Amino acid sequence: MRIGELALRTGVSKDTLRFYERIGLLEGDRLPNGYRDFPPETVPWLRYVRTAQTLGFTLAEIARHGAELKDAPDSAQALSALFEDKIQIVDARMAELAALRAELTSRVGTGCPLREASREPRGGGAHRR
Amino acid sequence: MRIGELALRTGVSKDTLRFYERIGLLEGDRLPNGYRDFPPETVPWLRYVRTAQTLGFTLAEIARHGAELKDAPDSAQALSALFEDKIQIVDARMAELAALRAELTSRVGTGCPLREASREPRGGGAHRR
DNA sequence: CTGAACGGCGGAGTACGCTCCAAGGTCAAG
DNA sequence: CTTGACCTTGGAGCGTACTCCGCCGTTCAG
Repeated sequence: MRIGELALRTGVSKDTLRFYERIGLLEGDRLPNGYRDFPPETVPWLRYVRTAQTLGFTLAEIARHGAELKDAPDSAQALSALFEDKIQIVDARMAELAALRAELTSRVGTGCPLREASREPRGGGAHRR
Repeated sequence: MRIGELALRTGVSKDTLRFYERIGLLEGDRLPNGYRDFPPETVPWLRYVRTAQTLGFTLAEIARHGAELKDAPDSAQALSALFEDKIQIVDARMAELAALRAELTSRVGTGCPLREASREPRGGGAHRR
């Protein structure tokens, strides 16, 4: 698959795809004429990249994890360990979110603006976390 | 509270605090000598900023939400609406995380590397989502 | 009064993640 | 053979979020 089709199928711009290749997030074979040629697996891989990105992973981290996956091609244990690491990170982030959500929920209906300089003499602070 | 103490109490560097003030994320009164003077509420506010940031909100968004909070000082409804908006965003992000977690979990123990160019003839693809 | 610790300011620099541009090569259709 | 869609490269530029720097003023202890 050439770069234009990949861009269309993933919604990732051609420039960005070239950028991803430069930083090692993507690897392209080349056609005899020099054009990039991406395998079909690139499409789900990019979906994964986008998801991981919105979850706060940097492109460098994502690339590194991808590389680790390639380096341990048939060791199911290594893969599982990697996934479990990621799951732990995800769980931690979910806990953070839950905490923020709870904090927000607890404020719905109350009048505490989190901020507000010197209007009240420091009364009921509900700032756990 | 002067900038140094605030930096110590929050773990946010003085430079960053000055930067936050420049972009309107923080507002400092000034002492007669020109030094910044932050109210104690700044400490929880910065905690909140850090949390919101790790959840993917930009500083501009956080500043804007903070400003909205100040603009509706005693309208509990406005506050609640704002919080509920945030909660929705948080819920959406949690759902994304849950999806990624499920995807990762489903791969623990399997040998599907997400990537991997042309090693198998495209057999069992478990790529929903 | 001097020195150290603190603060202020403006501006440059950095890392990340793109995004755009110019100049040019490739290739199929007309 | 030309046109147009597609591709290549290198490099510049941009927004976000800092981070560092130099040079200066302020405050306080000794």
